[in-house]
Amino acid sequence: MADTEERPILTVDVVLFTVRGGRLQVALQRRDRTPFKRRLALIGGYVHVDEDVDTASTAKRVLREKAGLSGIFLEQLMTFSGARRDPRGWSASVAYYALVPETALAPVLEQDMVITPVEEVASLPFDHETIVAEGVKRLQSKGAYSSLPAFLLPPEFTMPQLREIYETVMRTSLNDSAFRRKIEELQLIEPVSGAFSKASARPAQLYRLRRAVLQEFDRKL
Amino acid sequence: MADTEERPILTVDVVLFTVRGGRLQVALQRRDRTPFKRRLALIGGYVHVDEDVDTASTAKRVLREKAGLSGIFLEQLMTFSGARRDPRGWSASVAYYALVPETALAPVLEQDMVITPVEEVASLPFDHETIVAEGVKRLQSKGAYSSLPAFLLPPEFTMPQLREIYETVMRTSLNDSAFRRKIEELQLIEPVSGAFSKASARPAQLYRLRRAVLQEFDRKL
DNA sequence: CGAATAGTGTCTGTGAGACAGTATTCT
DNA sequence: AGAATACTGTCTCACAGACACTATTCG
Repeated sequence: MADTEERPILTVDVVLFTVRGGRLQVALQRRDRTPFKRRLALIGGYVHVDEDVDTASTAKRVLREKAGLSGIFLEQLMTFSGARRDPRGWSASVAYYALVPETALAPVLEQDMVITPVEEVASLPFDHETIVAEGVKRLQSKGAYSSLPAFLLPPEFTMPQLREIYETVMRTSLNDSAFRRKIEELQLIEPVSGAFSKASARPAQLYRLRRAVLQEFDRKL
Repeated sequence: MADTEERPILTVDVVLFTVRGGRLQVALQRRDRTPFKRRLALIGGYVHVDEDVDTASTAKRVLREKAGLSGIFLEQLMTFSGARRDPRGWSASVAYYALVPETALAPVLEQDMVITPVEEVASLPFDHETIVAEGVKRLQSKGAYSSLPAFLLPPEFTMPQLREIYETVMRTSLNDSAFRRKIEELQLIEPVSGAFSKASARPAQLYRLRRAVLQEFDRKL
C-alpha cells in the first residue's frame, strides 16, 4: 500500500441523557473548533493516545473536561465509521451514552451547553443525529429489562418517581401496583429508613438502589 | 501536542459463529503475519481507507477474502480499545459477529481455519478471548428475544431443528409445544409447501424465515 | 371535609410449562 | 408390531393488568 494512505481518525462521542419536565433530553454543546465550529453537536473529542488508556477513558475525560461531570453512568453504544461522515477524512467515532440526573446536571450547565428533548434534536453535524437515535433506541430497549432508567434519578427517590422515569424512558404508562410488585420481587431497591419525600400531597417513602451498578433482569417492567 | 503522537491503529475482528454437533463453535484462523504470526486468532484485518466505505465493509471484505464467505448474517458487537492490547501500539478493534450455517461453512473450510467449541477457546492473542466471550454473551441474550439463532440454520429447516438451535444458543431446554405455539404466534416462519425433511423417523415439515432480516420480539422463546 | 397522591388487596385473563395422547414413517 | 420422532390438545399454575379500596397529608 502507498505511504499516502493514512490511518483513520479516531474520536469518541457521548450522548448525555437526562430527564427534565417528564421528557427525555440530550445535552448538546457548541463546537469550539473546526469543522462545524460554533454548531451544536454531541460532546466528544479525539482519543489522546498519551493519556487515555482506552476509549472509555476518553469518554470520561471528555465528560469531565467539557461538561464538568464525573462519576455518572457511562456505557459504550456502538461505533460509527465511514469515509464520508467527517470532512477531515475517513473516521471512526466510538459512541458512548451517559445518564445523569437533572439535579446533577443543573449545576454544571454552562452557556455553551444546551439540553434538548430527543424528539426535537435536529440539524446536527456529522452523523450525530443517527448516534442520538441509536442511543435512544438502546436506552428504550435496555430500559425495560434493567435498572438503567434509575441512573437518571438522584441517589434517593420515591416509587412514583421511579415509575415515572421508567414510563418516560419506555414511552408507556405502567400499572402502579404491578410495578411495585415487580420492583419488590427484583429486590432492586431498599427503603431509606425514616426518609420521606414531601414533594407531593402525601409523603412518599424514599428508596435507594441496592447496588450501584446496572442490574439486568429477564422480565419486563 | 507533539508530532510524535500518532493516530491509533484501527482494525476489525469478526467472531464467526456456527453450530456443529449441537455445540456453539467459533471459527479461528492462523495469522499469516506478525505480531503473533502462525497463532490462532479471530478473523480480522486493518481498515483500508481506500476501499472500505465503513467498518462493516471491512468486516465483509475480510470475511470474503480470508474465509471465502459472503451474504451471511453480520452485526456489530462492540469496540475494544486500549494502549496495551496490541504490541504495535494504541489500537482499537471494531468487533463484529457473524452467523453461518454449518452447511455453508463446510465447503470453504481451508487448512488455516479451525472450528472450536466456544467453551474450549483458549490462549488467543490480543484480547480476542474477551471479544469471543462478549460475542457469546450477546448471542445468548439477543437469541432469546429474536430470530437471531435461525441464521445458524440453512434457509430451510424443520421445527425440531429450529428448537434445537435455540436450545444450543440459549443453553436451556425448551418445551416443544410451547415453542411451536410461540413461533406460530410470532409468524416468524412459513412452511415450504410440500417440502419435508426425511432425516428422522417421521418426515418433518420444512419451514423458511418469512423475512430475511433479524426480527426482534418482546417475549422470550 | 374534600382533593391529591401514596400505597394495598383482590379478581380475572393470558400465556407458558407439563404432559398425555395422536400421527407417520422405518425396520 | 414396535420404535422413533413429529405434532396436537388440554390442564394447571403463575404472573401481569385492572381496579377498587385504604392511608396520609394539605388547604
